[in-house]
Amino acid sequence: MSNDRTFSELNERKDMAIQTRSKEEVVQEYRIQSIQEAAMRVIARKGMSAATMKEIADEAGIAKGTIYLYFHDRDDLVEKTFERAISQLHDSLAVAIEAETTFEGRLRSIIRTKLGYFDQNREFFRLYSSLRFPEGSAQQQRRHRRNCGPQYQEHVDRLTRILTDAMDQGEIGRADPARLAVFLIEGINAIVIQRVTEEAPPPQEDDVEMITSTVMHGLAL
Amino acid sequence: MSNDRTFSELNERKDMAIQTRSKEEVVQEYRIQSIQEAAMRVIARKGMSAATMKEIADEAGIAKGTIYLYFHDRDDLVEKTFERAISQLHDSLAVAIEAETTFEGRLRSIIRTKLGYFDQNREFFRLYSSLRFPEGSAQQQRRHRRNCGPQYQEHVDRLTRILTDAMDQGEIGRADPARLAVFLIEGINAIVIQRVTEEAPPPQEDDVEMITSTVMHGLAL
Amino acid sequence: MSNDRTFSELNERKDMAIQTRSKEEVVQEYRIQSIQEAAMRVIARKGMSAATMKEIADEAGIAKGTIYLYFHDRDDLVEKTFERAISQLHDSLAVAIEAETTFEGRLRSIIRTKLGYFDQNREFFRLYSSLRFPEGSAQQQRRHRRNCGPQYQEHVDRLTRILTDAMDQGEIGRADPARLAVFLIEGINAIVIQRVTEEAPPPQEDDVEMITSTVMHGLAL
Amino acid sequence: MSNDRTFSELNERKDMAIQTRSKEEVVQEYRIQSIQEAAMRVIARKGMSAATMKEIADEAGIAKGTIYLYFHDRDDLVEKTFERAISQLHDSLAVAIEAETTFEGRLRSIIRTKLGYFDQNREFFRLYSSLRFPEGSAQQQRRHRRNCGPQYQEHVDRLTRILTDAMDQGEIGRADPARLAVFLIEGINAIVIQRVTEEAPPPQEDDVEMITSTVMHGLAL
DNA sequence: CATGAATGAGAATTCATTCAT
DNA sequence: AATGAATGAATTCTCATTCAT
Repeated sequence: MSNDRTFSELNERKDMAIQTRSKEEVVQEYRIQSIQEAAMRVIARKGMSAATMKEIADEAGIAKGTIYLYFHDRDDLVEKTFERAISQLHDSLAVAIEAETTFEGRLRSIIRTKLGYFDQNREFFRLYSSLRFPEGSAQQQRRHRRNCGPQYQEHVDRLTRILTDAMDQGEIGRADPARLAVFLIEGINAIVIQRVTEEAPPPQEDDVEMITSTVMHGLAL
Repeated sequence: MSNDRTFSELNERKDMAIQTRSKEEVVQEYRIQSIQEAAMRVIARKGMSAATMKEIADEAGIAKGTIYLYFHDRDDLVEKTFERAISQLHDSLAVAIEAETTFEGRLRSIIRTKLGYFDQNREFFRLYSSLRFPEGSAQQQRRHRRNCGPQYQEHVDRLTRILTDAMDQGEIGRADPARLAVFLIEGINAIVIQRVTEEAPPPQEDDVEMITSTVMHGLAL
Repeated sequence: MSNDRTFSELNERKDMAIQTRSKEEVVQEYRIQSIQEAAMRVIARKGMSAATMKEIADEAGIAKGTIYLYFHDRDDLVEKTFERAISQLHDSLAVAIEAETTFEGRLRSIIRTKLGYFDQNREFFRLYSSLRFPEGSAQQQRRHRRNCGPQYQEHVDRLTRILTDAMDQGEIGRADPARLAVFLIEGINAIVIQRVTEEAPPPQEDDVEMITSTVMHGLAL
Repeated sequence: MSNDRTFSELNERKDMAIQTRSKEEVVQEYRIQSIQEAAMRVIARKGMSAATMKEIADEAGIAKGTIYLYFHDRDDLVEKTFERAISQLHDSLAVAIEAETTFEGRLRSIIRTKLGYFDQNREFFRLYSSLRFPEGSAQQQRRHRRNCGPQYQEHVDRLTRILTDAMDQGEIGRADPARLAVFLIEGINAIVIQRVTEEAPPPQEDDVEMITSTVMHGLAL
């Protein structure tokens, strides 16, 4: 029990003096990454509960036991993997939003980024969707929510802020912005999923345009 | 081999002369129902993969072995439970839609029905959401999609038809109705889920109104 | 526990005054018989361990629970069934032997009876063979040996006596008659089994003749 | 899926360069052997159907799960164990037969080998006997016959050839050699079993002599 | 008496986790 | 550090036995 701290935990101390990352640390970082990426692929294929350590290890091309050098246990791996997965997408979204100034531009940019992200990474949507519906024991679910909830919430908050700004600017009408945000996010996700499950999805821009236009101007003539 | 069929299967012969359901059949039907309802609650709590036969049996207040008198195996139980669960909601939706004549009325009715259904049946949304993201082995996923996909698809199709009608009637503008349907369904689901996870959700009508108005007239001023 | 004695046990008191077998007793006797016959067929098909109460009940056309009215438990049924099964064959053998006076005649008669019995009752050989090799827990095996061993032993003893007589009469040479008996019985059984597994076994008399001649005169020229 | 194969299967590649069996392979081979030997002992004690994985594991001094590292499932273990068991005996028999030139010598050698084998390996006869009477579901029985039948058949065939040769050489009289082979094999087995069940069997050579003499010269004076 | 639904102990199998090499 | 064989708790499923109807 004495040396029970994993590399992963050791590595969380990122405030070390610059330039002191030794070769070992780089290797560790690399291992952590490749294990998480393998886990992402397997979870995407099978779902969170059905993904086994063996399959993840095989996918990563390492031995089962090795995973335990970098992650405390299965829950730890899954949890950190989820965190990483959302971070990636949300970072892209943050960049996309920054680049735009109008609400419509930002909305279009968000839609385009999501569609693009999942078009390139078809299996990942499954993992993404399970963020909202954690499986397993009550404890696992609580842990999951505690760890991944914030990420999702941050995403919702960002869109909420964008909506509030737009309302303040008089770009769009007033409504509960948090609720609107959730509605938009999941509506967009639905299209993402639709595209992912289609053999030959229509051009990305068609979907971007349809959603943007519906959201901006409504269906009524 | 001959009587290896479960009651559940035997009971599928619904074409019997009216009024001839013997007491045994009623009891069987009741057992099947209570097992499925227990399964719904457990799946809702834990997710499809993490729900165990033991927990389902305990939830139903019966012995493990009893489940096997009514369902062939775990997959059979889960599958039939899902089918039942969706049927319930979709039947309510069909009724709600029938009662309205305008597009806006129907949309409002759909939203209201869903929100009401899940407000009363909070745990079930989890089960509903896993309809689109089946977990487990590739085979289980295929089976699940084959059995539950049609139900979801029917739901999508119904809304697609409503949208097409409305476009034909000139009530709303033209767009790909199938895509629009998916977008709306999942956007609405998102609000459902939001409400389910909230301690004190706002009045149902507020959400109904917000969604209807956004979808009909858009956000732009 | 008070009325734990089964009919089967009650029925073992066969020394009742003649003519007092009430109708109920006849029915009981009939039930016992038909259950045992069903058990014989199932054990013959599946082997002793793999034969289930359900399958036996189905084969007998009654409910599982009914078996327990006539037999204490599974072991009791199997045991009594075995006893009955051997009795049938051994009774036929006794009759066949009685009818002959020379050793060669008796030997021929034994072989012919066995071949005939199993030709008509193909599946039963399997049950017969498991008499010598009881399966299951040590206790079951002990019980089985205690109950069925005597029957087999009686069979061996009878042939031993026949051999001893023949040796005394100077019909055949001297050798350990008990060992010889076992050798002959199983050699004959082997041909029985051979025939049972053949699509189109040769005429019964050919096998009878071959065995008789080999045993009487040996293979050497 | 790729490495779902058990070691046992992997090890079937016996065509490796000589002397390259690594230590791991030796260890694996050893494990496979000791599991199979444990299985042989348990099956010998309890019979094929009644032998449980737990008891086999305990007998081998390992954990239940370990068996599954070397054998796919219960059927696989039982099947491979049977194959191994018969191979051992039949190899000894082949050697014993080779060493002799006359029919009587070969016959004596076969009898002596069998008696010796089972005298040393008392429990195994039970396993051997179940070769001819596989238990369990129809499928298991079919599988068993497919896998073990050939071994038994080979044994019968070998003796059939020996008999045919002897007939051709004029050593013994003419008769259906295949039938004779079966008769002799099972007659000999019977003595084997007799010895196994006796507290103090007579000297081996007495039984060898009795059988040889009976078979060669018959019982008649 | 007969039934067969219900039970739960027990068997097979899986897989997260540990630990000797 | 890395490995992967070994473990055993947990899970699914079976079936002998009981008991209310």
